[in-house]
Amino acid sequence: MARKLPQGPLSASCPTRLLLDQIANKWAVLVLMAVRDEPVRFNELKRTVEGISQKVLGQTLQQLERNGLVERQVWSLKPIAVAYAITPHGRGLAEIVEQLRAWAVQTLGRTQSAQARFDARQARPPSVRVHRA
Amino acid sequence: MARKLPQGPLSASCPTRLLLDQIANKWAVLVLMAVRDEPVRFNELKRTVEGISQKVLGQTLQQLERNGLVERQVWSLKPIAVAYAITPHGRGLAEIVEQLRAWAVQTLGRTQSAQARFDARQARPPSVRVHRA
DNA sequence: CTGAATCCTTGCGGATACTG
DNA sequence: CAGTATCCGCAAGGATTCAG
Repeated sequence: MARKLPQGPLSASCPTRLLLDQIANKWAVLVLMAVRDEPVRFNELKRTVEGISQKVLGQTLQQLERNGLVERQVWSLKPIAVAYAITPHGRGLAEIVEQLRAWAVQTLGRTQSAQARFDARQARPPSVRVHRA
Repeated sequence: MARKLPQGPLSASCPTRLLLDQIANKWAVLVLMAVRDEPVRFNELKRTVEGISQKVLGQTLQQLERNGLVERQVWSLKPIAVAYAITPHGRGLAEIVEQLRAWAVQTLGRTQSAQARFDARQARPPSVRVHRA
């Protein structure tokens, strides 16, 4: 026997899938990295990440908090103040993401030349893909 | 002056953004890992990843090839045969992704308990997020 | 077998408005 | 300030068809 696995190798049961469902979107990663060094307030976070909407930021923070990657800290001041801090758990993930970032920087040139080569070979006329002709 | 930077810290100019635009979707990562060990044919890949549509698989492969992460190999047999192999460049990325996978496995229990705690605290009554409808 | 092209549905995510 | 709720456009992506 030995092959008890119901699905194929990369089915939903693979923990990689579970992980990817959590952090496979850039916003989650960016927010995680944004709170990596110190607790950050909501609006400051919104300004830092820059480009994220407040709705998505809220969703992302809830998701990150649910997964135990960030922690929500509340100070009941006159105007309520909330900050989000990375957890030890989240820090572990952030370190790996940091490696990804380092790799991206390090291989940036290679990536760009590969893209240029591919685009030239395919002779794509416009800069990018103009979905609708 | 001196602040020539148009945007903030995590703007689009950050290489992290460039990386995330490439691999922030689970399909790209899954396909990359699927071809990590050996060249894989198209339909075999479609079966391996399991859940991916042929359209998205094609798009993902083109994207990965464009970024120099995988290489397209063609054998002009009677019925055409094509296989996709990981490149040295892609292997570097795959190794980091492998760390992610290891981290996910290693911290799986912690993640689940964190989620359970969060869900209990929020007292989400019905089936929380039912991934599919 | 390996794709490209079309259609069409889903839901992500942006903008806006409202509450505490 | 810190969110939640609503509306809605648009693009990702699933199913299907056609081509090499």
